[in-house]
Amino acid sequence: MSPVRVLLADDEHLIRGALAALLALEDDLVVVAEAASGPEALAMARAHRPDVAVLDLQMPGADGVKVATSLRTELPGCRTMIVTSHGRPGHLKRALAAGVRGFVPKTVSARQLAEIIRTVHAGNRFVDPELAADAISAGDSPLTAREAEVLELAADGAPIADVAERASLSQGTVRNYLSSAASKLGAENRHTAVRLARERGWV
Amino acid sequence: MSPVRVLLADDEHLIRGALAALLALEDDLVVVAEAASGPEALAMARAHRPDVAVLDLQMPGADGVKVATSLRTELPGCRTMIVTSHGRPGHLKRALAAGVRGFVPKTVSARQLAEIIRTVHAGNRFVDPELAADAISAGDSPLTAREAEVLELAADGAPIADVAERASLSQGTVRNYLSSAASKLGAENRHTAVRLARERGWV
DNA sequence: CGCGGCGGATGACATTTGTCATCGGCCGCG
DNA sequence: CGCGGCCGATGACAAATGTCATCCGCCGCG
Repeated sequence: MSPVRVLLADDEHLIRGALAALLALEDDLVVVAEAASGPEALAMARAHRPDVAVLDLQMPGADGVKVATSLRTELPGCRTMIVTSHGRPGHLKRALAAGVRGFVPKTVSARQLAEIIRTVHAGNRFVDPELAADAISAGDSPLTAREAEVLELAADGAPIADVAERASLSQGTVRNYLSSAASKLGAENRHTAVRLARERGWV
Repeated sequence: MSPVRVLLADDEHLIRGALAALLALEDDLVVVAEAASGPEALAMARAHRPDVAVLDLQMPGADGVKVATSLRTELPGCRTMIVTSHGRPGHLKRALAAGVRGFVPKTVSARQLAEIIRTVHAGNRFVDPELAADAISAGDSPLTAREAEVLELAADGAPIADVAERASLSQGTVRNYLSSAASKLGAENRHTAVRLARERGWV
């Protein structure tokens, strides 16, 4: 049986290289390409057409989920999976919606990762049980589209006037959205609301 | 010549294992212990007395700099170095003050890391040039002790009343400190001030 | 000693913000 | 069609926040 062709994308050279070395020990896996950024991952995927793309969630250029979304249409035969250090519930949801078939934290061992790559390659899915539980208990975002959008624009702590300008909205409207978002999240002000939404992966 | 005994501390199992495997390829290095948290790193160091401790900056329990500080007094013969994904200028300063002899981002390759471990073991220092440049250009924190302290308490976006209570200060005083901190940082409000201070590693 | 800087506080004031009621338009659904 | 929900806005009001001047005590330094 021919080996599974793997694409590895992670911006941390140290980890990527180390990972490649460890996966090379598995004789049914072969790392055919490596990338250090989102766009580079896409380019490498197009060039090498891997069976499985292992993507870090946080990368410069485009994050893992964005890359997975593009790959889904460009290379339908390529399975994608996400590896991440900070597993937030919302990210898992977004990833699954993007057609990602595996979602694991970096706390797994290399052997486990290899096994999961095989699982994904076989067409099955794998999601870290802990993350899955978090995602289920966290539930869906109660925020409407605009609420989330405005909250994101306010994420850097900018005054409402700035946010309103960037959103092309009235200041009053922005305040209303932020107020309702904060109350939905149980926050006392928009800043803690931003933090809470971040923790749940809703922004 | 006897090999360099290395302690590896990183909470991400995947990376730690991969790193251990890669370092094992260097025949003058031997990983004698691994740890997944700050306290565990200390315990392992006491038990195995490594020559060099390679510490991740962000770990549960106690961060890399705290561990390095403890090691400095407990095991003076053990050189310490920090490996990190997000290299912020202030962290570098704190690390050097704690007696850390190496500070590198995770974007280096395994070969480079091995070389740096040797450098550190030989008693020399190594700091990533890019990070060093950032640290120098960022300069020292303009904040007074209390300003930084109050800013940290306000970091979660809590209202001033809460911060004042936690700091055992008057609300007016808290507002004054936050105001002066924000103006020193060139921020329009305390929330962006917090963000800026974070980016520079001053909190 | 005198000066300056910091910690801590108060009061007054302007500004920003949060909150609420209300309005209109649009769209989907029973 | 009528209802409800979301989007967008306005106005008014209360509360939180930012800003400034001023005060006191302490400590280090020339």
